[in-house]
Amino acid sequence: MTVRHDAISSGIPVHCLSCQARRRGLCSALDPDRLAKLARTSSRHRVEPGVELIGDADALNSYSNLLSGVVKLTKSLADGRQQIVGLQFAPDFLGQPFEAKSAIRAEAATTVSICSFPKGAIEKMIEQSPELEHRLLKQTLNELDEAREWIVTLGCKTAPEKVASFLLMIARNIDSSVGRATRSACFDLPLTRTDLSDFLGTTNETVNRQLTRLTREGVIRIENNRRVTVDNMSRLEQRCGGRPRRNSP
Amino acid sequence: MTVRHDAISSGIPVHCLSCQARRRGLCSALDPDRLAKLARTSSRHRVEPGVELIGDADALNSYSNLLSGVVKLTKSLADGRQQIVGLQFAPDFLGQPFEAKSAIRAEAATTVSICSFPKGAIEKMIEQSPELEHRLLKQTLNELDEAREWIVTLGCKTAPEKVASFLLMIARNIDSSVGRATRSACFDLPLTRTDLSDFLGTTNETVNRQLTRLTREGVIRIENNRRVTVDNMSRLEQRCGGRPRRNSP
DNA sequence: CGTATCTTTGATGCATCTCAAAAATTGTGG
DNA sequence: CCACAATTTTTGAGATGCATCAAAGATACG
Repeated sequence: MTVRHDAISSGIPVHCLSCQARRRGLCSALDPDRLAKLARTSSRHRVEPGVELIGDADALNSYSNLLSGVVKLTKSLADGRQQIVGLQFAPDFLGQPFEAKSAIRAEAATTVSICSFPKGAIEKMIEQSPELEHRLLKQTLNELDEAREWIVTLGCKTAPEKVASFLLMIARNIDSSVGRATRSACFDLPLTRTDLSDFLGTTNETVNRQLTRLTREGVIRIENNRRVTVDNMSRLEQRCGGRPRRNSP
Repeated sequence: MTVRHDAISSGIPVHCLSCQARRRGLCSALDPDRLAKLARTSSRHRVEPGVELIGDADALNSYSNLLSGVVKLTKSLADGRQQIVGLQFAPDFLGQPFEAKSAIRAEAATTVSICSFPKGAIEKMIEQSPELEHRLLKQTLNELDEAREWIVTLGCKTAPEKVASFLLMIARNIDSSVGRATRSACFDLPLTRTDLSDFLGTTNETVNRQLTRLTREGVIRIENNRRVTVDNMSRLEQRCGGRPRRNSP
């Protein structure tokens, strides 16, 4: 009771008190009033790996905040080839604001928990508060930046460099202890080898060979096929490509 | 006089009367008052191919509308490999709204004309009118969509498919007569073969071989190394990949 | 405990890169 | 307008990184 009362007096809904999205996500753009209003329409869900969150199947009627886990965004060609075009981590916002024209599919890569809102509620709130749209613009610019970074990886880098770049990217997004100057990292791969190859534009065999190579050379350790430890981050960074070669002009 | 008077009475600045950006670009989000205010701070420029518009060199202090020509956005690795991560066409808005963290370079690919504004003027106007930010969000979502489309091309497609996809994309953006169901198109390539390879993640030799192949097979014609004619668009589309193969299950 | 899925490893082939040099185009100054 | 240099495009021959195919371990799952 006391707790609840405190929560109300501070103006922040109970569910939101310890929520990432409130601190660093979309909800950080809302004042307590609006937050409370929105929270009343929200519901939390747990989603198992492989389940589709946004897709061609159903015209989605809700938006969500991603609270934990990893979501993969994929596109595919009519003949079956597919490509992962992005990954989302907490506290990203999920959902196509104004119906992107092109088809995209969002699927839980790991077990995921989300906080969902009816589409209308969000849209109405966006109209009312420019803050929210501003926050959305910022996330979109960020995603654009990441997409372009990945274009560089796909277009310029070799298979070994691609795999190293992926590990580094994951380490930075998943192991929350990884700051700028961290030496080591440890995390569970959110993707299977095949997913990885769909992300890197190669094959699962190639991905695997590069992973075993990195292991053999002591850059990473892998346990249970999933858990990855990077003892020395800078050695991993060196393998991401881009270092000017010693024997260059 | 009469003309000018008409322009004023309709509330639209003379410079803007026939401007693409006013009709379909960022300025379409402005009411006549604000448009007039912004127009007073604007200046038009002509930029020659190869000139840097946004870069690591100088911290840019202006934003622009692209009125004609093509701008290429590039990123590069420290060892010199580079990748074109996007192209911009009229009436796109040029400039990083909130300082993307990662370095990007914008360079005129063709002769370009732009309408520039002091950074401060735009930023102030964005604060005041949500419309403008909304328009910006829409463009950004669009660019994100295109970036992801290109990720698919880079990650999934073969060299022949990449080249065909590029030609199709250019045809749709440059030849304004190309609608949904147009049969033919004609345009000047805005990029050199090497630029093209930096865009497609291949080499200029490979790009060239695919272009000559398309020519040999009658899908396109090339004059003066630059001017491309596509007589039958659907034949080009067939080469972009994704068609399910006849002999598939 | 057996079936399905995922991962690992090996052998082979091909698409594309690399290197090299000729041909075409563009730009420059006399 | 022409000769010359610089750049871009085109073509060829050879090397190679990665895909493909195949099959044997692991691991998850009912």
